[in-house]
Amino acid sequence: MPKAYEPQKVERKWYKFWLEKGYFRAEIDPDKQPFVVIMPLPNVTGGLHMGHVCFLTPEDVMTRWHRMKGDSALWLPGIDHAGIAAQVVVEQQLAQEGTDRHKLGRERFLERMSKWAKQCRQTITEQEQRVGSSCDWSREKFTLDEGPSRAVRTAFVRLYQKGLIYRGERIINWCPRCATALSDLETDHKDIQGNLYYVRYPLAGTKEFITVATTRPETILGDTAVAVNPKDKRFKGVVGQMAILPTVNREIPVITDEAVEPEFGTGAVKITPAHDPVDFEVAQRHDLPLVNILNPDVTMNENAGKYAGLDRYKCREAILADLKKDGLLVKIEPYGHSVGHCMRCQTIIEPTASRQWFIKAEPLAKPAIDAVTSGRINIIPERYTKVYLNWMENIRDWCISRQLWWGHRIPVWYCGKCGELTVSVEDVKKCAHCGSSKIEQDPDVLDTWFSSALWTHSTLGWPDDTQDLRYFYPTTVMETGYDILFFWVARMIMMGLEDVGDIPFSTVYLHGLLRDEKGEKMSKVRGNVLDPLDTMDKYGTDALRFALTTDVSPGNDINLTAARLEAGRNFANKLWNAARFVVRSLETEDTALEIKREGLGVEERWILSRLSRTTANAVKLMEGFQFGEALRQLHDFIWGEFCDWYIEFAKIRLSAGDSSPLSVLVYVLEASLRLLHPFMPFVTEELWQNLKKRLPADWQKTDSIVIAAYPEADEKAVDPEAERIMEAIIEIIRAIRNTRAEHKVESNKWIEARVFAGELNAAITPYAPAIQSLARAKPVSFGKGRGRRNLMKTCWRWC
RNA sequence: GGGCGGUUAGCUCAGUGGUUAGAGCGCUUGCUUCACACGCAAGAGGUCACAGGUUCAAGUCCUGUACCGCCCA
Repeated sequence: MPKAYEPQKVERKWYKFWLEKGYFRAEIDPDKQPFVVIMPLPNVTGGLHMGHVCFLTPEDVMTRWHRMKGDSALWLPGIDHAGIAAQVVVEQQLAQEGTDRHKLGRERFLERMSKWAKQCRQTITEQEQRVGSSCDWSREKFTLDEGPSRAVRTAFVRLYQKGLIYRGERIINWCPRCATALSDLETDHKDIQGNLYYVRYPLAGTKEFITVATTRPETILGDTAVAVNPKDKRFKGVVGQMAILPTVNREIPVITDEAVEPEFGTGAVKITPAHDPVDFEVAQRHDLPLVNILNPDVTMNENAGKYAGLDRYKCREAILADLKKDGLLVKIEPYGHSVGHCMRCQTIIEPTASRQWFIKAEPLAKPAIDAVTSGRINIIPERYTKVYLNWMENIRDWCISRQLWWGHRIPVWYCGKCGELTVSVEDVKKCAHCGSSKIEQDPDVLDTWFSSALWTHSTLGWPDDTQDLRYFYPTTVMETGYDILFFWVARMIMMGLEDVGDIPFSTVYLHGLLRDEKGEKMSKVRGNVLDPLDTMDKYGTDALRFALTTDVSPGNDINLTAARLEAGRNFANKLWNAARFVVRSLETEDTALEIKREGLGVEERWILSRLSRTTANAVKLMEGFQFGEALRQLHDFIWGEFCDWYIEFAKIRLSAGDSSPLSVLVYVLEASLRLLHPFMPFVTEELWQNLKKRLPADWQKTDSIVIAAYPEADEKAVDPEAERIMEAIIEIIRAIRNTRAEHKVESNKWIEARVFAGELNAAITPYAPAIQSLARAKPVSFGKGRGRRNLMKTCWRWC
């Protein structure tokens, strides 16, 4: 065995071995408990980044642990076509080539997208395997695969037939750069320092004015009313009159509506129903017309009269100039307000009335709320339960149509003859209503999260009644970042309940987001991303996994630092060398591996007791999803107790030709490897196999640590007496070493030690040789003392 | 505006009412000790943000304050 662990030399070998043996393939076995994790699907927008490793690690830990426990463990990997995000990437590639998707045409563009997706898919899979992910690759799915696509269409048609999907003109978030509608979740609200413009609208047939305040003066062109609060006495005489829209001279009524806040501006507000969600609702209540003033590229359209063709902000300037000229601009105040930005490209979105497809969310939310409040679904950390419920209880309809090409085409055909819609799972050639073949499919695609919402059941075969679906659904744990609680988790709960009639998973485990040394979110823009492949090359995969697990708690953000990666690498190396020591000690011995309970030394009883307690703790922590704390305890046990003390004690007897510690060394090491395997799969497999080679054939029955049983705590091994004695011995050794250090005794010098251990004297006396050896104290003698307090009293003198 | 989280050693963070609050890194001192310098040994370093309260017992539970961050509107 080399002196240091060399991860590069073993990782690929073992992953290949595991794949060949088929350990990751989940079997349907009625005698076993299924344990199922559906992987959060990486996007086909490039390769893996550290954020992916952030979820791959805990998911692999859980899956490997349950596999070792004997469950039928399924970790199902998937890849997301990632609609808008992926389309943007390829469009950028095209731009570099001097072309664009319109020049290519829809068909050729989609071919290009598919090629790119295939390439990404392969890269992503390879990288996931580098991390050691024990996924069932035979079940891997891509959202645009035939199965998931059919699930998408089936779900759409069913919801449509139930009246839960509708097409309608509503205010949506329009991203002018992406040229598509977005859902509310896909917009970021940012506070922007803008202006509040006070504008006078003349009142028809009078010399009076009503002054309104607005942050977007260009939308004057789309006003269809002026509104005041019904309780606002200031406008009593004005209500019911007609106001004349400046610059376009259109007459609009002055109305009252509860939605108007009297404190805002002058108390009178302009109503632009086609470009503001609140105004839209006001318009609905008062039956006001919609006047859309924008083209899809946010230039002004024909409704803008003389401003038609201007960009939205150019138009703003032009209107302000005209208002000023006409003396209608009363004043301008600086005003901070919140403005929606496209999450993808940060362009300011334009709220616009548009005809889109929507999911009526409230009926779906009700059972989804119940699933969590009833405890059938448990969210970890618990505080996110409230966040989830708050969102669900205030849910709004979900705009699902996107003006993109890459995605699931909306399964709706419009008839050119009778005007009816045909909504169908299968492609259709004729109108279902009049039989005309003059039909055209809706050009739009679905929000990428629509297919994601079905992921827990579409991957298992739904809408078919498959064996997988019956055995593996509901899945066990949904592990993902808290940033997609609404995007994904909430919608999976709604759709799982709707489609399958049962919850999609019983536990939601939310991990934190990755940050760098300075605590900043890792992102390409910031340039602070750590490439997982480089990191694994440098420190080893197990080190990376260690760094992403230890000292991490659920829901809290993770700072990944070089120091932590080094700690992981060092720990793997420590383990390697402990094993190296044990293996080397075995070389000449034919070891009997049965540990006889009688006649064990105190140090053996102690380490076995500590192993038992550590095992119990680790298992309990893992059951509570406390992987960071579990790994920390394993680390501390292996390093601080097994290596620092037990191995050192064992050396004394081994070097004296007594091979009796060997069986315990092997036993504790082997158990430690298994305890650690879910966290650090590569180094543990390598060492376990190394150990296996040197031990009798019947020692461990399995061919790999992957399918070896996870250790269980041996309650009979718990030995408080041995722990007490060992602690005392350790304390004595430390006290002597401390004294040596304080007095700067050279390391090759011996000192005499006199120990006062009170009632423990008798128990400790046999360990005088060990104390001698480990503290370099000779002779060690024992004095009469009273109880533990005198334990530390150690006399010394030069020898 | 509403909600949530954080504030613990020089730094980054664990700590799920119970001895003397821990780890990694960094720091000081000493070690070519026959597994490991990716190491060994010995140390220094804390008003657990602040103010009240509950409890036999509070870093941990409650109330409030300050600062930092996040989410929603």
